[in-house]
Amino acid sequence: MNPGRPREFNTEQALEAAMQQFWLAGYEATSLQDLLDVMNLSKSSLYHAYGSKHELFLRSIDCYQQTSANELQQSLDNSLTSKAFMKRLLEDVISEATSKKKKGCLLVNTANELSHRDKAVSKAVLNGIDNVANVIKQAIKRGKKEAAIKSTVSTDTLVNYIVSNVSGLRTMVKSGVDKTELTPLVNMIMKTVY
Amino acid sequence: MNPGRPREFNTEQALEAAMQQFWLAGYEATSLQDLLDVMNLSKSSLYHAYGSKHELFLRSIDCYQQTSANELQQSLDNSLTSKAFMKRLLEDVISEATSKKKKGCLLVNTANELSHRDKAVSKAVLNGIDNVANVIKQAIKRGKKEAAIKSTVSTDTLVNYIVSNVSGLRTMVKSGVDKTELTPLVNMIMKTVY
DNA sequence: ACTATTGTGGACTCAACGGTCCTTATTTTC
DNA sequence: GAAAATAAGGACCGTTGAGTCCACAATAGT
Repeated sequence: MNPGRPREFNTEQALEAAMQQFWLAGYEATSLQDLLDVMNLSKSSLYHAYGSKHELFLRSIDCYQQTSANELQQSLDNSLTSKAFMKRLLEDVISEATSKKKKGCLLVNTANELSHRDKAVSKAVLNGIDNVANVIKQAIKRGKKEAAIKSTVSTDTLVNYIVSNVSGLRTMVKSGVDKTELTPLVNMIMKTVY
Repeated sequence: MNPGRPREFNTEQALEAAMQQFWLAGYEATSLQDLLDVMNLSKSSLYHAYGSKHELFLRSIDCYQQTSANELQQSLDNSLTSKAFMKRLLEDVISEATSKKKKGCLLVNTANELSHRDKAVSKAVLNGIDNVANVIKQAIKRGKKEAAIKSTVSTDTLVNYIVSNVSGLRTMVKSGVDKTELTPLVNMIMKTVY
């Protein structure tokens, strides 16, 4: 029923490699050759397994989004307080300012590069943002329950506030703004919520 | 001393057209042919006048940045209060959410697309952001003088806060987030400063 | 009018792109 | 072990990318 030569590569592992490449360079700037190199497979294998560069990209977004949301969830579960979680989140974002490779966030990058002219991509990004936002929503709810958040602003707006600020910080990091300027900014954002 | 055939096109006008194209589609996604079409000139004329696609892009960024900063300055000069100016600024950003073409801001777009792998571009973007930020700095200073801003946070941090939030809002607009979600966000941002 | 100088149009180059397809290899089922 | 099925390698394809070059056009100074 399902005979035939078995795959010589792990589809999940190869997808992960593709995702890393797209994350690093974006969609347009990543050539098929780049993908073949990092995924370590031949052109026909790639097309056989994933269909096209575009489909592979969509799957990469999904892969990123899932692991991202999972890591965030784990971080939240391991945090003592909502506030501690949020501080860690923001500081992780600006910590990239001192590193050489500023990959940012694949979802933010993609939103800026493609969302406005690729329906399928836009949908995948929005879905990813939604998943990530859900973890943040939990954190906000927890913060309200812990009475750490005194703000009367609605939970949803606070979530959007965090998402917006994370995106903004990411853009500034990518632009090359120095970390010393970003730290007071993080403090200010924290104070407006907690 | 300076004989020869005169140019049949206006270099500033053509540059403006190129800038609009880059603004709409980004650097990579704009082909030379696209540029020739919107600028209405032949390939040799373009290379003669601007050198290369890359140089033309750098000049486009500069063109954008100048007109942008000027418009912002004008808006500030025409505003009754610092607060009114800032509210207009933020609302202008999210007003794009209801329009079809979501061009965003060329500086933010470029920061996300190219800044991390193109030194010259990164420099041009940072310079542009700086010019725009300077207008915002004036607005913040004015807000402090008018005593509309009670925050003890330093002017520079407040400026970065606005820049970061504008970038964040722009990304959300581009992602396709609905305007009804963005309006409360703008209100919240305003309240954290004024 | 002639020359020097600059602008313009378009044919051309060459490399890279995403994608297809055909041959060959490897496995399972019967 | 033959047949069916799937994987892999790589030659191949048409298109498009940015950029070059050359012949021709238009101007200013002499």
